[in-house]
Amino acid sequence: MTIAEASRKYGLSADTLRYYERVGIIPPVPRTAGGIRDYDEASCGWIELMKCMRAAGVQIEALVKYVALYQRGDETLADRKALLVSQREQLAGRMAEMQASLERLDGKIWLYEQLIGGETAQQRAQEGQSQ
Amino acid sequence: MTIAEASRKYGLSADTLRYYERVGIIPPVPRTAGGIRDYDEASCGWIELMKCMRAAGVQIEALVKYVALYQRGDETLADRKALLVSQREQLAGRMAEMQASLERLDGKIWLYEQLIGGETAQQRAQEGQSQ
DNA sequence: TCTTGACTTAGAGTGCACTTTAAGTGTTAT
DNA sequence: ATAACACTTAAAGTGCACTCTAAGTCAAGA
Repeated sequence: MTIAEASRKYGLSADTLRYYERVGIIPPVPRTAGGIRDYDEASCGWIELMKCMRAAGVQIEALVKYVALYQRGDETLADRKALLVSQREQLAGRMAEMQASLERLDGKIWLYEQLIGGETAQQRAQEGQSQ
Repeated sequence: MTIAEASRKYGLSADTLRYYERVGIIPPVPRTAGGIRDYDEASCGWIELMKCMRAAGVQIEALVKYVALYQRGDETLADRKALLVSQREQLAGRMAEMQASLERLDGKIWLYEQLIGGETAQQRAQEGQSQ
């Protein structure tokens, strides 16, 4: 699979795929005799994993560490697990924060629904909320 | 309340508070006779709201628009609500993506738990997953 | 054979959200 | 009165994660 095909398949630009490989969050991709990238299943798996982790806000640096550990082999299993657990916790924390914000947004939207369709200055004052 | 006090209270640097005011996601803060910021309850409310929205990943640009609409008064209620609804949807989308990543992380962590404490190459192969 | 288009690299540029710097003014404590 | 510190502004700098550019190579079709 060429870089253009992988790009289409995963919705990441060819630039981004080369960047991911260069920084090391995708291990070296096999090449054709001419030196052109030829993405195989393993490489595609890495792309998908990294797309997923990046979408969740996991930093490139953490992913670089994970891939480096992975490439060192089985002796790094415990370290890799610890890294994932740490990232999982950070992710859960961000999600909790976002949940609070979501609820706050919902509250404000509800308030706007009350205000629209017959709002008066008095009514707004009664609601006891501004912003 | 001075900028230093507000900074401590909300865990945002004085620089960030000034930046927020400059770009317009916090309306002009009242000043003392000497021109020094004197954060009142309304300003504090804005700080808290913006801290919350930024933590959820809402872009500065959207918040600038919201505050601008707010300052134009009651005629912008519908527009403000629409803006909030749009941001709410984007936030919910990001959270769904993150939930998927969280589940994927949990799956990998579970796998590492199986592998650690008696792993062999055969066992890893049987798990049918790499990375 | 020639052009088109996909690929390569190293390195520079971009956008976002701060963050720091420089130069200066005002306030508080001894 | 003077030091130390908090404040002001405009503008430059930073860090992250891409994103683009320039210069060049290579394979396939007219």
